[in-house]
Amino acid sequence: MKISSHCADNRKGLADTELAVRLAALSHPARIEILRHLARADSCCCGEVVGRLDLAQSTVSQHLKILVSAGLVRFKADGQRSRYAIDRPALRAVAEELACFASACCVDC
Amino acid sequence: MKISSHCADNRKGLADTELAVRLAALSHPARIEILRHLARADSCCCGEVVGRLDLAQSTVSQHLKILVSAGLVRFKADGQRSRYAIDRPALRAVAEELACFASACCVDC
DNA sequence: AATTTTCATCGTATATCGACGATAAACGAT
DNA sequence: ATCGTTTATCGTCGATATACGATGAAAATT
Repeated sequence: MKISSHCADNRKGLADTELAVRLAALSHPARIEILRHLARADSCCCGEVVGRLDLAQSTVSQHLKILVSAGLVRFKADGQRSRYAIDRPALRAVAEELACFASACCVDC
Repeated sequence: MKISSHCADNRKGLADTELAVRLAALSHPARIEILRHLARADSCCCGEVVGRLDLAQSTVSQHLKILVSAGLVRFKADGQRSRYAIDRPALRAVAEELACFASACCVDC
């Protein structure tokens, strides 16, 4: 397997910005905790998350929105609830992107 | 190999905060670009980085400081220059931490 | 000693983040 | 229709982040 074959398209400019955005979404303790919780429960409504986080409902809603817009969490309306589910492939993708960057495998692509 | 054996101590609270801090250092395009450049050159002085980034010298200096304080870059005075070098093991460690988190390997530790 | 080079720091301006309470909107139940 | 529940959004605030130019400090050069 060629090293570059598992490296995302990395013609710069855009790539760095997008990676940065995704890592930014992950760079807050509350959002990490939310993801951890979603990983356990597979799917949660906002209220469930609020019940665990010692943060106001509006704040949790904001964090969830950030995670959704970063593509790490999926949203689905469910009656008066909102179901949030972790997007495992997306999370893995970010981790792989960072791993690729870290091992300097993308030096020449 | 037990799954938990390569998972960092994760008794919560602190762990999430620390991961968040490291990811925050990585979540800026300029800093990603700086790391990429350091990875190629192995060691750079501030001016070299400034020459490539289209940012003011003071701004670059700030970003370098953030990377150093996050432990991702090492600093060494060298005459009137400042040598900055990427800390590959540290970078790998962050990537592994995120990978561990992503694969939900730390659910029960 | 004076000058130049290199870099860090200071001060400042602006933008974004993270938190909250209050409110609105949507839905289910009565 | 009304009420309670659930969630999103708005407005606001303090704090932090990001950028810059100007200044200062240290080392090399003249």
